[in-house]
Amino acid sequence: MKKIDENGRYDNNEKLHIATDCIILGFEEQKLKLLLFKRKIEPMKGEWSLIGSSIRLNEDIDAAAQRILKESTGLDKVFMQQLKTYGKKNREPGCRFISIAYYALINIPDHVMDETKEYDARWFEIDEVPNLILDHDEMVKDAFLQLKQDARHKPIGLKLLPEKFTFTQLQKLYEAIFRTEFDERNFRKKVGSLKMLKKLNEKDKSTSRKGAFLYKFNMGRYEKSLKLGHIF
Amino acid sequence: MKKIDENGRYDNNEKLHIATDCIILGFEEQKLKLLLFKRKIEPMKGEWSLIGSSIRLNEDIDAAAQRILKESTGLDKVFMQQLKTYGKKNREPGCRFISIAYYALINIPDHVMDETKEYDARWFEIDEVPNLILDHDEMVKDAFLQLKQDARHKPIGLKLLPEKFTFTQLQKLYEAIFRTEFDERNFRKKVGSLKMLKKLNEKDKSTSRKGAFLYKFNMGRYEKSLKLGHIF
DNA sequence: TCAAAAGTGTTGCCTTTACACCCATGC
DNA sequence: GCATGGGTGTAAAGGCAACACTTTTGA
Repeated sequence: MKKIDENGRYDNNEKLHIATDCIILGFEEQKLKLLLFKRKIEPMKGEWSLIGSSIRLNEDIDAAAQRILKESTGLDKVFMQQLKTYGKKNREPGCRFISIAYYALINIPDHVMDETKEYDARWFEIDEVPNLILDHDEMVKDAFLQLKQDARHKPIGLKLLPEKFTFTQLQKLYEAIFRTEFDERNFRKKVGSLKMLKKLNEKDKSTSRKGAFLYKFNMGRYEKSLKLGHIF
Repeated sequence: MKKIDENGRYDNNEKLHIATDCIILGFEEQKLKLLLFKRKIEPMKGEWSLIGSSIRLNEDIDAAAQRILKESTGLDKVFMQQLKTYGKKNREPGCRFISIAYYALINIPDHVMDETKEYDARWFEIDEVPNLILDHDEMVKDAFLQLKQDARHKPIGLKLLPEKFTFTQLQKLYEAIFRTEFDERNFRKKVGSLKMLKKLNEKDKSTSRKGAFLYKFNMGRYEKSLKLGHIF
């Protein structure tokens, strides 16, 4: 039976390996996208997969995820959060690998990611994500569920939108995450009432002749008091 | 620097170990409780801690958690869910250990747990939980947060309550989880409207002369349609 | 007959939903 | 002057929060 060592090469150690995999989600052109990589090693070389690597002996697991992200994309100091650990005994053929999955959120146009070229990486719209190797499909599915969950009470727009954004962009982001459409008037009214946005005296004229006001996040305001209605 | 091997004994391997720890939460006498164990090995022998153990090479991580739970308490086929993985490089002194934490939910009176005697284990009410070793305090804190989260949309009562229960018991459970009190009339109205309970033709007369009707869970009904109000 | 827990309704307020038209501008 | 996306208000319905008294029955 084939084995893979800590650097991803073949090896015969009968041991338990541990790695992290990164689910990199981005927002661009009003669409949620996932960054995938062409696998560089056998088995399954050339197939689409998440990027991952073994954890080093003297490295925090969070740091390992950040390191892998940086090595493969150049992204640094980007929002990243532990998702879940995948550890079925046969999840990786020929070798026992436990993988701690992390997910990252970025606004795609904000970042230059030259490193992705050498990795043969590509952004996929969420409806066009191909089949992935191993249990990576499950990881991606879980990441989208988690994103929906986080979107309810955390300012994920801070990570996925540019610093200044229009109301329309914000709405498209939430529509992409929840895969639905919202009434524009109700959306503006609701978001407005949360007082989490600061209106700027600038307009983005790139999408209309009239121009749309730009907003920034204001923070705070993400906790609600404990009422029955918020529980069930 | 001292090392600990996969069986928890001292050892000099310079390697990365992986374990699971179990946060065992129970409900009894209208109180949420946590099962803690007196640590049997050095260092920190005799201090209160969660129960945990290394993961075996050919064992799913979920199975490892179930095994550890069974070995230490006798609990079998009990609800258990992955919580989070803890992997700071210095979380365990003298040895690199990554721990995948799981949390279990049980109705305490439903279970006989003889094995806990040989482990020197005790249930603690949530307000009386002592300081724990390593980062176990953090794990417990995270477990309670997760429980709150789960209580919003999952029928956790199924795990924490007996099969048949009274409205009062259900309310006390939610009050314990959310650490607050609810108006009794509003609680009955709200829970009633969810249609997740089936009223039985039996009464529990153990807590009042009048007797309280018993209920069972009906399942389903835990998903809500996607409206703005459910998002923010 | 009384103590102790079980059980029940109404009202005001606020939030959510549904729905359609005018505005500003560059071309 | 017209096409394009930006921006706005109102009414009806439903959900939530606040609030106090009656019922049952065993001792």
